[in-house]
Amino acid sequence: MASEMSRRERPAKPALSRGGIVAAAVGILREEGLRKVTMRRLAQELDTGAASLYVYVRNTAELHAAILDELLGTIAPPPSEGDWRDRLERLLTAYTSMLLEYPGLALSALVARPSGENYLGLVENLLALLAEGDVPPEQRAWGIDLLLQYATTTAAEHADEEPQGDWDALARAVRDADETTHPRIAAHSADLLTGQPAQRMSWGLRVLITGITHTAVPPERNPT
Amino acid sequence: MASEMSRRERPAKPALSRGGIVAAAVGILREEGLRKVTMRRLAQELDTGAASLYVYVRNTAELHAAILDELLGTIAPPPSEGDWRDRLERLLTAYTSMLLEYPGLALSALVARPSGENYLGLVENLLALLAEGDVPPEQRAWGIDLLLQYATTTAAEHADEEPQGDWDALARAVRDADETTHPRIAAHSADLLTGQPAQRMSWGLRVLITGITHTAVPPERNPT
DNA sequence: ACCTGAACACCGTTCAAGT
DNA sequence: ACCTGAACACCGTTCAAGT
Repeated sequence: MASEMSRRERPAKPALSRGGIVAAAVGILREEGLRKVTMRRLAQELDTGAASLYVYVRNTAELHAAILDELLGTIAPPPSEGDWRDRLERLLTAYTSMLLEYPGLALSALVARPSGENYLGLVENLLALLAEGDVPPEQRAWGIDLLLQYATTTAAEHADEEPQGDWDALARAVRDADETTHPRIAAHSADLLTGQPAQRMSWGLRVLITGITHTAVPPERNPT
Repeated sequence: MASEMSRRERPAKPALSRGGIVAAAVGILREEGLRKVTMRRLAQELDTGAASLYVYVRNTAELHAAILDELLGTIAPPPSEGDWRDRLERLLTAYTSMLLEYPGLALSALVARPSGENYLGLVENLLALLAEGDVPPEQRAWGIDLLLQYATTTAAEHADEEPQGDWDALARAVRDADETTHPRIAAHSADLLTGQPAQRMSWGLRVLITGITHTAVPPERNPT
């Protein structure tokens, strides 16, 4: 009986599967950041060799895309009451917050566009909100691209692992800007450096919503 | 004499310097993309060992930032005639085009904010253009951040080394969207997929300019 | 101060061989 | 079909030793 229990206590080698691989990858991502989600590290976690993973995943890029797709399923559903602008802002903020929880993920989200069910769901919700605001159809389609791009990039910028050095250098450069060679920077130095991330993001989203609402797309739109 | 010539034909080892290192890095970037700009590859090009480079450059991230700073100096100066909106659009498009010439650079530009002379010059020019459009000062400062972020991200998205797979998958998913579960996507599928990159970018910039012009920043802007 | 070789601790991906 | 070990061709960074 004891031996039967110990046989079952920890299944020594659960069979590999795409789902299991992605789940393990999310685990490493959460604990150690995307940079550590490597084929070798993942294989180690799954008690196998890196080569075995290639049965389920084409390459590292596809693995990262699968992770993103998975996590898109965890973002809170859009609120159903309130002004459409506020709800749009809240949905995109939830998306950005999710990306910020996983160091490094946002940067990969910028390149590896997902195409899974959860991504489509997000696009669907965004289109519905813009429709509610009576934004013309063509502007809705191009607009959500802009909104998602902005939300993703904002997360990517804040997801830098050690942003200290870069930012300090930039802040110093702006503060010390020569009044004669860079008069505008000198005059604006305060505003260039102020604003909490959340304030900036909220303003950015309102800028986009206003712009999308008021800017017509070109009449001839050739296919890509 | 022949021996003297051959001694001089190719200076076997020019002394290392930060400038020489960055110049060689730009060469590799241009030929082979940023991914190949590694300490080891660069050392090989300079006929030395990778360890020697650490005298002039703190790490790979700083090297990439230095490259970007350098290339910012090559973008065309802003045109001095025409509507301020058009000139703004042209300056930002020149910036994006420069990033697109160097595969991989845009992605690093998103994270490694430069702080060199050329970056400050670009910011100065952007501030001047928004001032010409009578955009209120606080909106100018926050606005250029949005504009640069958009121009950089747009380049990063198009700089993917093999975007084929991802994009095809997304296009298929959008076209095949189920009309009952994703009615908005089904209805908008044409507009979601059309538009040449240049058209989209131009529209995006106009959206931002319009939005920045019409959206006030919050009255209390706490420091970061 | 600058430069070097060697070492440490990693990578992605492929492939022949096994089951 | 799936899994494996080993190999190939790389990485960034540190450090003791030399000049």
